[in-house]
Amino acid sequence: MADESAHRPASADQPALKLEEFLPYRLTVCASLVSQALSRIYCERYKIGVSEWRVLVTLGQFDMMTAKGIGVHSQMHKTKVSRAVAQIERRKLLIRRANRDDMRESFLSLTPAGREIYDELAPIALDFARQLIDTVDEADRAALDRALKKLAERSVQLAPDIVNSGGTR
Amino acid sequence: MADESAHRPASADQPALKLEEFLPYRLTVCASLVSQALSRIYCERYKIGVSEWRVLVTLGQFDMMTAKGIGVHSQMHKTKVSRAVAQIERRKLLIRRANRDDMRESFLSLTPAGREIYDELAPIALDFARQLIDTVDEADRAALDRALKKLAERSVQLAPDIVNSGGTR
DNA sequence: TATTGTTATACTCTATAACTATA
DNA sequence: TATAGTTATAGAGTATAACAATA
Repeated sequence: MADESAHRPASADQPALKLEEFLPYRLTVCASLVSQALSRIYCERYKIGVSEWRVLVTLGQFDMMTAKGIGVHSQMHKTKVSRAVAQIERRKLLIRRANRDDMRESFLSLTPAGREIYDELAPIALDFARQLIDTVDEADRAALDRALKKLAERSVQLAPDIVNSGGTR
Repeated sequence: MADESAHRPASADQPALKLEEFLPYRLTVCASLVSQALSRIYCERYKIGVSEWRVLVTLGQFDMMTAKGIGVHSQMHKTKVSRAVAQIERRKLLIRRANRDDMRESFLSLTPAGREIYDELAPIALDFARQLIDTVDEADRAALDRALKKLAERSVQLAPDIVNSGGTR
């Protein structure tokens, strides 16, 4: 019987919806800010987009991988991977080598030039992430880690058929 | 002198860059999954996009506001607000009332029909957020809250001129 | 028939600037 | 001159489907 206002009946057990406290909104804003700040580093310096960045990092991490493998690991649709790979190949940062056991796919890996850029970029990216996480209280870091895992997991449960496009399909 | 491999010199104090552990990547993937799962609810049911959703929620929260105010509160660029407002107005979910003290702007508010949709949507959205946060250990929730604040803050410091477009400019 | 990868296409979003009208 | 808001436009990114080659 203690309505807060006439037009917004927000029942006793239901708190009001405040955008600035709404978790999906906060996650989006936070991720967007972080992502923008990071792309400053690689976009301006190496003229690559998010997809190319992910291909580069995945190949730097695994040395040799198929396009499909890159897609799975970096949560990107095969068409996006295909185009990103093509772009990076044009710039001679990666090479393809046929897989004789399955001629549909090929193994991709960084060229020395690609490896050079990766070796230059990786420490900068790690440093960026370090600067971010350093502002989070040390006691909170593991909690953040767990929370991100749970939230992603739960979203998929709540909408089972969503495409896990990782924001860059 | 204990290199892990010949080609990836990952110096002793610098851990390797793993995409799946890289915070900006994880944030993007998580936010994208959450966002997609949520839009299932309002996109399919009410045929509105993220910007329209934010306008609706902001007006539901504040009753009356200018376009500029909506932009500030929901982190959207004025052009995006303008178009979202126009779309929602076309559907007669909001009305404009001139501000006689400053004829450049006008006060926006929900019509009864708009309020009806809001009253229907808000509890669903809150319930969605509840279902998400419920999977996060209770002890971790405050930490997540603090972490998101710090991360957003730090990103802006690291790239001072980024536009806080909240993922939907 | 199914899978890997590419290409085409239509569509939506995004960024920017230019503009109107008010102040 | 500056601000609120609108409109135009070019470019980027997106989803889908269709396709070729191989399995």
